[in-house]
Parts: sequence; structure tokens; C-alpha cells
Amino acid sequence: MIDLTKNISCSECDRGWENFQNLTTEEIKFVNENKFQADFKPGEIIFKQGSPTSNAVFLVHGMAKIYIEGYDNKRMMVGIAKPMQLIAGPGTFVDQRHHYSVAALTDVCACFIKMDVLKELIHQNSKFAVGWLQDISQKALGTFYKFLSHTQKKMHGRLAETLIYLADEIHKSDNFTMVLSRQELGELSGMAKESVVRILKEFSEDKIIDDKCPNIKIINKDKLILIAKMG
Amino acid sequence: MIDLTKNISCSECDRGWENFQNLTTEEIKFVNENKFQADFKPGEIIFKQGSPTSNAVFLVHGMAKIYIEGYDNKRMMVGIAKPMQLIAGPGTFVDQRHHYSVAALTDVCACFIKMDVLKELIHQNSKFAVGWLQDISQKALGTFYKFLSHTQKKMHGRLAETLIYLADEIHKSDNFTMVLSRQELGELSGMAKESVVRILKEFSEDKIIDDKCPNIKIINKDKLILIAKMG
DNA sequence: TTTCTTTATTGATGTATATCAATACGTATA
DNA sequence: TATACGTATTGATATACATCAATAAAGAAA
Repeated sequence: MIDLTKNISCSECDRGWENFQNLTTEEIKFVNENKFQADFKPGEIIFKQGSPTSNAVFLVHGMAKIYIEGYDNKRMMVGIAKPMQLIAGPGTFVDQRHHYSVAALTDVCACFIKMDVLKELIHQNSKFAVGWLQDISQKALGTFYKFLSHTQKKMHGRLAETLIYLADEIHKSDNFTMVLSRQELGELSGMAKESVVRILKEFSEDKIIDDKCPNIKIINKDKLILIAKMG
Repeated sequence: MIDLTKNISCSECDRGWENFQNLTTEEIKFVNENKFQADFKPGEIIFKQGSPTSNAVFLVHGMAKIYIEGYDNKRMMVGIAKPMQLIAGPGTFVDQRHHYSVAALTDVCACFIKMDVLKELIHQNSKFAVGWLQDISQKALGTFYKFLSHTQKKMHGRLAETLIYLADEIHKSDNFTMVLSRQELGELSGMAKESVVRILKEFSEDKIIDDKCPNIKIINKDKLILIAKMG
């Protein structure tokens, strides 16, 4: 699982965290000396809720699901991680524990950087600190609006939102291969898997999407956006 | 509404933000020169969703509700603000806009500090930056768990949680005067006001609480905690 | 005090959504 | 190829919850 041979240097990596642009060459070097990479297969857990946030995690390639293991063995998926994003929850600055789990959805290459190293850089470089504040704030805002949507919108609206999220944010295309099972789509949209199936069928019948099982194509995006808005 | 006469110095203020303890005397002085105070009556809006985050807001005394104005004129209450907390949402480091509104629930004295001043201090004082990171992270974590609870728990559990929150976090007593209307309790717990009424009645009948209209007394806290846990 | 207005309460009804159960499908394994 | 096992699909049923409508209570204003 862990392959130490393919350690690309951070300075050559074009898939790094946006906030690394605030670091000096010297600081980047420091980061580079304190990282290692590992590969994961679909389904493998990258880190687990409750474990210490000893490392910041970045995906070099692949996708992973971020989910909370809630009450009654029910999971709530928070989102999908992709390269260039810091994956390390709000616990980093609170109790040094992960508050969600992350599992690979595809083949994943992940980069681990010692959290102490990054925390040290906050004290050296205030731009980096502000960048981190921006990163956390951005994510908090996203959670906020997702919360609002789950509270106030009905299933159709939520599933439409999820499809738009997958198309726009994750795949950057209206034509993509679904990496999530119906169960997982439900965990991400806050509904039972059976409801996902039924609504996807409706969307297909209404010619809003074309659902050739693992392949999804959004045909009528305007309508989908409308459904997402109206709830 | 605005009373400039009662500007207590930050250095004498024992109700300030915890993170101010990371500042030097000099820096505190700087903050003090860039603040003003204002009074609000119950119902008055302290700031409004969408407006610029030009000031950080702190309550000197009183309580205020923090709420998002969502779709369809429905509100979602995020929480209750009280003294010693920074009130300025995740927008501060994203788009310089408030993403929720804040309105006084009681008589409120609020302290406004220029946001530019605080942001400047981040660059001078890295401990202050880390303190702010902790503050935001803590709140994000809270939102997270509230989200989880709203997604996975049923009404009884959510209302029980809200009562415990009011007792433990807000009033620090199991015997308190309810500052929220049934409507507002619903907005905070994610249910219709009629449901709030019915469940409160059930809790009263089951001798879990004693509800003499504006006064609430939690009689059987263990049972309430159990209901909150079980959902 | 009387009137007005808002909030709280109660019951009746409707609906969104989950759960259960059975079957079909797809893919990995023997 | 046949078997097994997870996932997807479908229909039937249950239920948690919102909405509607009517009344009661509590404050505010006149």
C-alpha cells in the first residue's frame, strides 16, 4: 500500500494546495522533507474518524469520499475529496482528532505532510496563516449552505444539487461515470437509497438526465438547476 | 440606539474574546482605538445577511439569535450568541459578506471592532492567528455535529438537544426563562412550531420538564439526555 | 377597561419520505 | 458454466412530520 519510491518533490508538484503558493522556496523545501506518499485502492480507508490529525492529507490523484459515521451505523457523506484540496477536518485546531473518515473511491495516491510542520509555518509566515483561515472558512461556508439545503429542500432538490455538484465541482463535465453507489448517493443527499433510485428514474423519464448505469449524462441542465433551486 | 458614551476600554473589559489574550498591551490598545459600542432592543437587527463584514461584533451583554434567511422566507437559526464570542461568520475570509443575520433577543450592548484592524493583527501576531483558526474550527465543528443531528435524529431528539443546549451552553442552569418563541424554537430545532408545542407538552406530561410558559425547568435531565442521544 | 394583535395550543388532514420485502441484475468466484 | 454475493430496482406499507384551520391565551395599544 505504501510506496516510498514515487516521492515527487513539492516544488515540482502542480497538484499541491493553493495555500502552498504563499510559502517561500525555503519553506516549500522544509515541507518536502516532511512528507511521504501512499497508494490506496477503491474502498480502502485513508484515515478514520477519531484518529489523530498527525498529518495533513492531499490527494495527488484519484477521488475519496469524506463521511461521518453517525448514530445507528448510518453514514453522512460530507463531500468528495479531489487533488489540490487539504483534507484534514476542523479537528486540527481543536482536539487534534479527525471528525470524519476518508475512503478512496478510485485508485488514489495520497500525500501525507506532518501537521506539526505546517503548524510551525503558520508562525513563520502570516500569509500562509491567512490562506489557511480562508481555506477553513470556505469549507465552513460550504457546510453551512449544505445544511440549509438539507433542512429546507425536498429530496428532488437535494438530489439535483448533488448531480450538479458532481458535474461541476468533481468531474467538470455534464457527462461522467458515477463513482458513487445509490447507497452513497443517498448518504450524500440525505435520503434512502430507494429514494435515489426512484428520483433518478423520474429524472430519466423526464429527459433531464440519461442514466446508462455507471454513466450519467445531464441532458437538460437548466431544468436540473431549476429543480435544485426550487427544492 | 448608538451610545458612544459608554465605551469601556478593552483592557478593562472582562467580557472580551478569548483570543484577545494572545495580544500584547500595545496591540490591545490599538484594538481599543478602533471600536465603538451600540445598544439594541429585543428584535432589533444587529447585522444583516449579505452586508459587508466591515466589523467584528461582540456582545458586551445580552443575547442575540444568529439565523440564515433561507428559501421561501423560511429561517434557520444557527445558534444563540452571547458575550465573549466573536460574531462574524465564515464570510470574513471568503467574500467579506455576512452569511447570516443577527438580531437581539434581549437588551443587547454590542461592541464593534474594525475588521481591518483585527486582520492586520494576524500578520503581526501569529498566536492571534492560531487563536482565530481555533475559533473558526471550533464553530465549524459545532455546525458539523448539528448538521449530523438534524440529518439523522427525529424531532424529539432534536428538541431535547436544543433544550440541553439552552440549559448548558446559554443559561448555565436547568431552570431558565425561555427567550425564544415556539416559532424560533422550531427554527433552531428544524421543525414546525406546532411540533414544538406538541413535543414540549409530551415532555411536560412525562415529567421531563416543567413548562410554566416563559419559564422552563428541566426536571429529569437524564431522560432528556437519553432522548437527545437516541434521536 | 376594551380592543387589537400576536403568539400559543389543539385537532384534523395531507404528504414526503423511510422501511420492508421481493425480485432482478451484475460481477466476482468456484 | 454455474454459484454466490453485493447492488439496483420495484411495489406495498408505515410513519414522521408539515400544513391547515380554528380557537384560546397573552400582551400591547387605545
